Amino acid sequence: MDKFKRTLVTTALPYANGPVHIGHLAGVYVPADIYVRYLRLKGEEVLFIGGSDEHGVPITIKARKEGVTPQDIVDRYHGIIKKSFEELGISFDIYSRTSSKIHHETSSDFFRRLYEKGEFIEKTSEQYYDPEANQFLADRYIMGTCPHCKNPNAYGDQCEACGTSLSPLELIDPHSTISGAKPILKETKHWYLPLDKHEEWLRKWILEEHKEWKTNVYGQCKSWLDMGLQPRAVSRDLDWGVPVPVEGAEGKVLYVWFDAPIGYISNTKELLPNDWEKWWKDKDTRMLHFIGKDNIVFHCIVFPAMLKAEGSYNLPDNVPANEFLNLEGDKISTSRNWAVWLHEYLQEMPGKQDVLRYVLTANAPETKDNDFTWKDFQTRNNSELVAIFGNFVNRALVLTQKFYGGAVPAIGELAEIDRQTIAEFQKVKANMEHNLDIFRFRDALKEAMELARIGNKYLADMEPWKLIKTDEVRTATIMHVALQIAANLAIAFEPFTPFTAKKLRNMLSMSEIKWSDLGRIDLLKEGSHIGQVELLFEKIEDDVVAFQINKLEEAKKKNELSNYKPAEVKANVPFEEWEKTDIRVGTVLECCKVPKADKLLQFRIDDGMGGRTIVSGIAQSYPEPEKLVGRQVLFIANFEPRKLRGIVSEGMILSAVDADGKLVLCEPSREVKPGCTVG
RNA sequence: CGCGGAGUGGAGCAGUGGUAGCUCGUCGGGCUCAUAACCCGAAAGUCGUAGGUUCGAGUCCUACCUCCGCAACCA
Repeated sequence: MDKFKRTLVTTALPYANGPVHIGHLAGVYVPADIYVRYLRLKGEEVLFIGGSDEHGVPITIKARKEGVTPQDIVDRYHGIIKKSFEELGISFDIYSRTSSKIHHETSSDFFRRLYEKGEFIEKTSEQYYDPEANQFLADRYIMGTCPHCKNPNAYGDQCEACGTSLSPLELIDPHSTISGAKPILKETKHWYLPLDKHEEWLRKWILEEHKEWKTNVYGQCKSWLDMGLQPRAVSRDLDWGVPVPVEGAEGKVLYVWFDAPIGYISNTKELLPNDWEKWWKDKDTRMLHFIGKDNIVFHCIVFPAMLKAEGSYNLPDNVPANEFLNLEGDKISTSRNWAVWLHEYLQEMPGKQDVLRYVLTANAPETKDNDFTWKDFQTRNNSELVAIFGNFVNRALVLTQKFYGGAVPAIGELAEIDRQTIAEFQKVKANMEHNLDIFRFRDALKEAMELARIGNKYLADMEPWKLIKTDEVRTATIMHVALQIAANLAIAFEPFTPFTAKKLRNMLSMSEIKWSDLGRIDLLKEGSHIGQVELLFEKIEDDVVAFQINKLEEAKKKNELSNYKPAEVKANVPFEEWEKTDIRVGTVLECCKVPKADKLLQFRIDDGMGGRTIVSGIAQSYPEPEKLVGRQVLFIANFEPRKLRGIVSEGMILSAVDADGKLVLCEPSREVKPGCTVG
């Protein structure tokens, strides 16, 4: 690290189609902020870049759904995100956005330079085009019937009913979700970044020269490189984004993955119009990308390939990526509204920024996916922040007020036990540095906490409240040492809990702090006065936590209901057509899971005609298939037999699809003879 | 055989071939300055299962079992 003069830290650009939640924070922004604050405390030159990613198809879909413009959407969420980051103390030097003028210019220039250097290849392909709306259709804008499960509402990229991924060309009866028109195939030209040409140096650069990268990062890169890299389209047919700056590219924009990382560059430029290049091109600058695991490939392979193709930029020195944070046992999901939103947290838990920062760091998903629960949040606040950290500081300061009217007492001769205690807390600095330097913030935080534990033990062992009655000189020394430990806490916790650290500094009347002061025992001068003593943290009661848990469950329910709307009624069918379908009642004789298939159940049905086997994709709604034995079901009796997972299925069992996607078997309201017709 | 993770005391998590660890919880004791907080001690693990490599395996290899994520916007 000594070979670098300065550090550029970037954080993944949050996508501006929703607010930021605790998963984003734990994975990216809190660790990055800790690291940056640490470097600043050490007096190092550091630049911390963030911004919103505001292009791409999902934003246009959301805008269309709400009947507003994409710009309206990104303005709204950019505002919310920026404000909530500020309030949480994420200390960006700049937080900008990709819809800015300077970003459009920068990414445009970047594309043109690669274009002129011949770094792209051009390919023409056939894609669906909406003749009424006069535009090419992104996969998500096309719906049709799934060729596998016949779900009529499958998207162009995937069928949500059966889970298979699709190409728009596979859909039966495709239609545009914009106009409803039947799309036509039309030729379109796009530019591709030939990643395969970059494979060789990428292999060497990552696999040989960066073995120190975190194992999850290194492993995923290796897996991609071993599979072989493919050219990747850098443009799309869309009207929202940075226009492709080439003649004949009307109606095309840069693909969002191409323009988003350039946002790091644009934002640096915006902040430092005359000085930005040293942060990106000077070999003395170290670049770090803080991201989540879903972004590993882009930041380790794709973006470096772009930078290398351009020619004048540095490559990242490290890409510390975290895994994911789950919430109360379930994965966080924007669409299911299963999340703790930062802007709501800040409103509902005023003054508790540091509690969230602490909990997310103490339980950060550094090596594997971890779980956030409100119960754990409460425990960590009450048993660690309040009981260990807050309590130690409070004890030391209250005793100082009582004994000395708030003035730091004189230090006398140190006893052996004092020296031992001091030696022990002086180890904290080296331990913290070791962990911070390799991005292990969880362990670094634990070390910082160790300082408060040492302080508590010191007070318990020394018992100054007893000793004051017999030995005032000795008591003064003990309290002096205890106060120095408190002062050290103010430095050690600055990267993690900056609001609390500041409060503590104020109480101790400390002015400037430096990382290099950590471990010193002369941070507070004899006779200097401590300010008003207040509690650093407050207990969180059960009802606060219960409120949050309840809120989560409510939101989930509400979301399921509000999102539900009955599927569109299909085109009318003449009676003769309908009549061809033969629906019967059958009694379940046997039912079991199909091995190696998540969704399939195998039924043996008494159909009154000797029985038949039917395979049905309802396993996820009926986890205990044996309980279905004896129940009656409706089934289509005259489907062509079909092989599913090697089992011949002679028909289809009818189920209703509930709002939450759960399948519910249809059953006659009283038992009837197996084989009865339904009509 | 789609791809990738993960299985470690009651809970949540570390663990880098060399004596199984941390936080919380539980139990016992101490203290009473402190937000019923703090300090000391104890119990609690055949490290998913079965093989293998090794002087030595939680760690490396093989097979299997279980759970999760991804392949859909989303860190």
